[in-house]
Amino acid sequence: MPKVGMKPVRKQQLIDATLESIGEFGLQNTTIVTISRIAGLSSGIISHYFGGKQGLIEATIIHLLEQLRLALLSRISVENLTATERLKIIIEANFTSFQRSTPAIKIWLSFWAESMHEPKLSRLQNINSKRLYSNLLFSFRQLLTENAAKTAAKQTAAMIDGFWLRCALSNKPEAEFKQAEQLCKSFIDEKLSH
Amino acid sequence: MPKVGMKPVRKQQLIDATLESIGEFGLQNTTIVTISRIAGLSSGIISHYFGGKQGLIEATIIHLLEQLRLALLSRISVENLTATERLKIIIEANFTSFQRSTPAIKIWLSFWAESMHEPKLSRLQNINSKRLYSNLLFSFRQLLTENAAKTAAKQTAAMIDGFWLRCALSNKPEAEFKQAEQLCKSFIDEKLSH
Amino acid sequence: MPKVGMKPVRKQQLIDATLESIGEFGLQNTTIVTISRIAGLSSGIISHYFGGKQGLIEATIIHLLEQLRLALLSRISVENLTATERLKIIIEANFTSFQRSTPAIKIWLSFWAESMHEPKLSRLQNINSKRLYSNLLFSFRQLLTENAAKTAAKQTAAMIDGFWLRCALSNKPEAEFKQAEQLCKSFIDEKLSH
Amino acid sequence: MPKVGMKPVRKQQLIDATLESIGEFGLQNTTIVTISRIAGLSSGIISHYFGGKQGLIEATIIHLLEQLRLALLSRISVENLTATERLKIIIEANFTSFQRSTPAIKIWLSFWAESMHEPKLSRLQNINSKRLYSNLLFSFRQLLTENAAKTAAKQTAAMIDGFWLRCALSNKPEAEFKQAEQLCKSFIDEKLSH
DNA sequence: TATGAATGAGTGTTCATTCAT
DNA sequence: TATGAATGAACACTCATTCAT
Repeated sequence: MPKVGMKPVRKQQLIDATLESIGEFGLQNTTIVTISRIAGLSSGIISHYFGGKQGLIEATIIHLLEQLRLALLSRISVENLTATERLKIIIEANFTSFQRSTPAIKIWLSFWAESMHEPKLSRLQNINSKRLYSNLLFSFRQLLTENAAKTAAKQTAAMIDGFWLRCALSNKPEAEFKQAEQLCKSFIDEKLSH
Repeated sequence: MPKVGMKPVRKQQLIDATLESIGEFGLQNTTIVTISRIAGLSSGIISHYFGGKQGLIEATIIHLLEQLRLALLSRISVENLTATERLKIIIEANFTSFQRSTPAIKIWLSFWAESMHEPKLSRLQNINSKRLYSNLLFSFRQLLTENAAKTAAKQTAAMIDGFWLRCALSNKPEAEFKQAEQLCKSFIDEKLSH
Repeated sequence: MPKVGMKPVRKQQLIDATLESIGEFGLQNTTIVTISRIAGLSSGIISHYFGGKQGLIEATIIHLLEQLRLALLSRISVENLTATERLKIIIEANFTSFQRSTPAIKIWLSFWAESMHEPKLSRLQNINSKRLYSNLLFSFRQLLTENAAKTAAKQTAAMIDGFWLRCALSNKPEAEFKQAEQLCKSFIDEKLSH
Repeated sequence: MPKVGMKPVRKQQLIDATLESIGEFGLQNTTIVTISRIAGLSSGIISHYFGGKQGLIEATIIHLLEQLRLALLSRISVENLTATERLKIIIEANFTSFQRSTPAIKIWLSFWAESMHEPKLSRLQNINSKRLYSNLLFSFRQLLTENAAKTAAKQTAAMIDGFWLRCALSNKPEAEFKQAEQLCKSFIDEKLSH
């Protein structure tokens, strides 16, 4: 019994199922069948709503990027934050439990690998990468000279991504992630204490 | 052409072809046919020498890791290096032109993604990750207190990996890599100037 | 052509095609392609319905065994048969035109060869072998002492299988099969006339 | 160091290795590599001496048939045997420990399956089949009328082959083979006691 | 709107054969 | 005489896509 206005519901349903499938089987072993089975829908529906598997994967990555963007937005929209507080919040937004979850880790790593060959994904990746830098730079500028701010922003961005990567690939991610967040914050403190 | 002692020659030939194929098509689109065509050999030879495609991929990754290890080893075996010089050299070894090459980038990214599902690759990844940390820690210990050394080593490792990642994924990797190396070294100077 | 409820239709279609292919090319030279071409379907459908080639072969063997079982069942369900009549009918069921057909012969011979390495097939073979013995024993018991019945049942089972085998492998199977059936029946008459 | 006159030695070596490989892996999983490894020789030697794998398989089958022929010949060449004794000896020759061995069983079953498609093997099979019948007929003729002898020979041949087959495929071949031999002999006694 | 039966190109793997040494 | 490196056709299998319903 076809219902109208199912589009957004179905799309989200399929994106969630994709994340779940990737979390369980990895992107490599995620097929249209594993996704549609998890979603409790037929395999044909994926082509119907996303034009194909690739479309769904891209939508899932966009969802992931969006989550990251919103995580920061919701935290930063609080009023009267000092620049230092903002910097700490940016770090926290990159280490939320969602970003540390197995599906997110697997899809991030696959996303990077894929983005080398998919211009569309590469563009998304670049936007995301620059956003982190811009956000950091915005706050550092209020605390340091222009050149020092740029350097600090680049180093902090690298340290955040680097820690995320090293923790994601480590044996005991949870403990490592926790410490990583602290070490990133310490780095900022050091930078500013000069 | 049945000559004896071809084993190491053919193996290296195939590993080189694998790197080339991954550089051109990506790991996802690298098949036994693309590799064997680049190597100028038949497809059957891969199973003959590596037991299958997966075996060749793993051998290629091990080759990559070994290159990284040797890059450091050859630089560090110079006598009479100060601890600070050693730290700088560790950074340089992670940004050699080989590690910055497109094939290396593509295989590193794919390697990380795959290591989430292949215990064998995961183990290799862990060894590699810890080696960087250990090397950094060894030198920092000669310059800082134990706790400060640990913190510095962890931050530096993250910054190296993070910069490598951000540069690898950027639009203009070459310029970025160059600057990244400098920023890593600056970070060490700052750390030690405290 | 996506109709619902095609499963049993397609499965039978593929089993029939398998028998035809084995009849023409032999099990050894029967591939997924020869089967699917005969069935007028794609090769992928085999994995879809039977999980793979082996699954289809097994299903075909089960079909063969089932045919044998049904051939006896349909003949024996007639009322008021004497024990002697039942014995003759058991023989006839083992020499039906289906069991004497080239595809059936080829698959039986291959089945035996395969059952040495496939536990699943071995089990089926054993069940089938014992069924013939049990059926014979049941009727012989009504005519002979326990020990004599057991001996007769074993000898008759061996003679049936042996004649079937010798006829199947002979130059002119049809004539031989016909005579074989008679000789089996004569054997029973002799046994009972003692 | 090539030696001259190695031909017969190598050929027998390879036939023995083939039997061993089939005994362990089955004909289906017996490759040129498994055979040559067991023989301790290179794979190329097979083509050299037998023209290819098929040639070696055929030679192995001929060896098997020859063993059967010789088993009978050596037993029957004793002087002053009665016709009845000869019949019993024919039975025994078909149930020697060699014929009951796993490699022999596997290769016999495979031989039958293959002979449906290889005219050469089919011819060998026919010769072998007729030899058993002729041998039995020769002795029965001395004890029964022509027609009765023919019937008895055919039935006995079928029973021997049938018992061999049923025993070969059974769960506990050894015990079954032993009883089978007895039941074949009993059959002859019954035949002659009429 | 939603299904899932059916397709078939593409993949990794196996293995008998070849042949320079 | 004997090797074993190398080949490449043949194979079973996977899976994104299509489309009649």
